[in-house]
Amino acid sequence: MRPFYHPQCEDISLVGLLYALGDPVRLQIVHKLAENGELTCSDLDCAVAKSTMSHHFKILRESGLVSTRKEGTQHINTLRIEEIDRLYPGLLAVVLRVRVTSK
Amino acid sequence: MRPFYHPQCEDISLVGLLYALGDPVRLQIVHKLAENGELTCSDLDCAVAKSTMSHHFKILRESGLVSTRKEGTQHINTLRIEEIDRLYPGLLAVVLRVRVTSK
DNA sequence: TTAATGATTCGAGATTATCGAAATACCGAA
DNA sequence: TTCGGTATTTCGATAATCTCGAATCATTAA
Repeated sequence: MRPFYHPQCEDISLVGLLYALGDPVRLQIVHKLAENGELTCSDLDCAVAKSTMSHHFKILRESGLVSTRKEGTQHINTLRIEEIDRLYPGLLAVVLRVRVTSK
Repeated sequence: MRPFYHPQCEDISLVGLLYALGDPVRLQIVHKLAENGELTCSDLDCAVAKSTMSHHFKILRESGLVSTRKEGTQHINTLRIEEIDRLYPGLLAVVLRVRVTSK
């Protein structure tokens, strides 16, 4: 399995973040990450296949929004809050202010 | 030609706005709209086909970000700043704070 | 009416998303 | 060490979306 790619701050673009956030499943993931601090793929029971969830986490990770570390058999995801707040202050505040419906 | 669809405020979703903003061409359009107040399709010389620009404006319009009115032979686009600011305060500020490169 | 301009719509090819199945990685028990 | 079991990714195929050029529509001017 290939190692995860996590972009450095200078490679985190606004349009990439907006793209990553512009999907209902991924936006919900970001909300739950903000609530819970960290999550594994299987912590959220979305109505999508596991392989699709893996794909969503990959997009979140490669946009710079999410950091993934391996811990035993599971992958733990966290929001890169400090970095995103420093790069694009207010973005996460706006996104997290609005509650996401289950749909 | 079909009339334009402009969603009402209650139908403007955050994820829809983020999706619309998550494309480099559309983000650039939004920036130029914020600078100039209003624009036609042909005011911006992007490196994409006219039909693609029309498609981008449609997505911006149907997300609720942009309002389009016909004036003679051309279509004039404006940002729905007041409504977006009221619905999702801070969103446009964050997006417009960052300058978009020509790419 | 005809031509010219600005923009949308159509149809085809290219990119991207989603799914289920198979493969990978890790842990614990036999 | 080997065998399951769990968590996640990767693969291959189908479906949806994006992009382009050509054709069409709407408007104005000659």
